Amino acid sequence: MNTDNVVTRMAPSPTGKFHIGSVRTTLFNYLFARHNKGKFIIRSEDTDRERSKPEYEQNMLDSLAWLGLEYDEFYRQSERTDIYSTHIQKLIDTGSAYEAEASNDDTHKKVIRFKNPNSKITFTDLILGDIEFDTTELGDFVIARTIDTPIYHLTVVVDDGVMGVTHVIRGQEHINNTPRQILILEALGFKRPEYAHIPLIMSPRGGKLSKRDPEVIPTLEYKDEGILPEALLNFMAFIGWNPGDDREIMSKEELVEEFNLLKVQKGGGVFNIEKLYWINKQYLTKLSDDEFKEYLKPEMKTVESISGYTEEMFDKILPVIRERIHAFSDFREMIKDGELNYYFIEPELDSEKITWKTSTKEDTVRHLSHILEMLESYTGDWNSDNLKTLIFPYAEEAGKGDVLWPLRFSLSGKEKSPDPFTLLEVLGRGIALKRIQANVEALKKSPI
RNA sequence: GGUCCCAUCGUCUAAUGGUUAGGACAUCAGGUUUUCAUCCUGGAAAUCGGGGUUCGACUCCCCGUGGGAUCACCA
Repeated sequence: MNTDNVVTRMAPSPTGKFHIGSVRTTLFNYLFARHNKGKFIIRSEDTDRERSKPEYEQNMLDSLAWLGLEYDEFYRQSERTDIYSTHIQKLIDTGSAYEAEASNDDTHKKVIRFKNPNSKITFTDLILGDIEFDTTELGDFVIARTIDTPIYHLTVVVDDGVMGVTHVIRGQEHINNTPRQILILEALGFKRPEYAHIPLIMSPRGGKLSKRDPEVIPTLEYKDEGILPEALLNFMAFIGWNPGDDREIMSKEELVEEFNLLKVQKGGGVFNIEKLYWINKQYLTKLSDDEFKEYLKPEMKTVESISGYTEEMFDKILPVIRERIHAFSDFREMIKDGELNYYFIEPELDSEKITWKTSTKEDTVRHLSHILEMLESYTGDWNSDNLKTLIFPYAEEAGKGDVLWPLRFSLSGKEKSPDPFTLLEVLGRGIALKRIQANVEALKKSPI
């Protein structure tokens, strides 16, 4: 493999929102170019006037900007018609192409076909190895509708040739297109680039990942989901590639440094969304508190509308939140399930659930009253460590579940919540004591 | 169906002829402040099948089988 003056390109057609599969192809092209200090080109293949839309092109650009995959040059095929015409004419002049009657369809009277020499084409794929095709069955395939309306195979070959693309890195679904393109390229006298057909991303349900799969949401919707760009890049890079050691978390810079096209997997890889969320969690953990608050911003409106909300309290529970979320969906769920409410407003009393399964109501009243006394006479620093030291010996003696569950429940009113000591600290002395007191009172009055 | 590609735990993968086949996600069990989450420890879990080559095969060759891609005047 030659790695001098590397030029790679990503050539998407703007006929839909930029999705995850394209991200991976872009990433591999980007990584290979940057690793070799080469050039990375984006080429919008918008020759299909019917299906191409400017907003899709913009969506692609926005996606790349979000991901931080910067490119060196940008081209739009719809603006390069003259270049294609010149080359088509050249093919006609040299007898490599000819105008022919349309075969079955009569929407156009004539088309331009490539004169197939019916040769065998062999090429060495950087990932797959030697591949041989007999081009006879391809026939004289169409390369343009008219001299001004070229078709995919022609534009790709001309652009790659003119732009000096040295390495064509694309999905394996393009393998069958390669011999056709080599035929045109040879007729035009371009230097043959090196090919690297990267494995497809597969659906967990079988087959290649398609629009039908729930994983295939437009790239920017992952942003809306609270996936960090570095996490998505990290995850995508690891489908079909790995650094060869046990590292799982790698920054974009590290990926650039380590990326090796020759080590890319041959077989397709399944998109495992669970792992994406796990990786995202790892990146979330690295954020500073300020960065994390910034990250949470899109969801903060709902949080701020919780009755009793104060920023002061929110800052206190930030560590609790940080521990619990992998992406926005977790945060939204916390909000929806009321897991934030009890920090700001008193929970409803529930004298049924407050008693641990091995206890009686009387036990609970006794334990809670005892803790209340301990806390009331406690004058030290009100933090979870100290409070644990204060209460834990009693809990161990009387039964951890029997004591700790009611304590925690009286503070949060929830079956799921952080541990009692954290709750005591976060809520503060005044509120905590008031809640425990209220529960003791209620229990005493309740029947059974 | 033709052509082409691929094949290690459920998933992503490591092991460039010699390893008790390693790691991560997920899963299960135990522990941490008997809940939830986080974290820690441990377990279960794979070389598709059959032939070769070789002292020795996940690794090389052949044949099956399975999976996938592609067969447009779309890209």
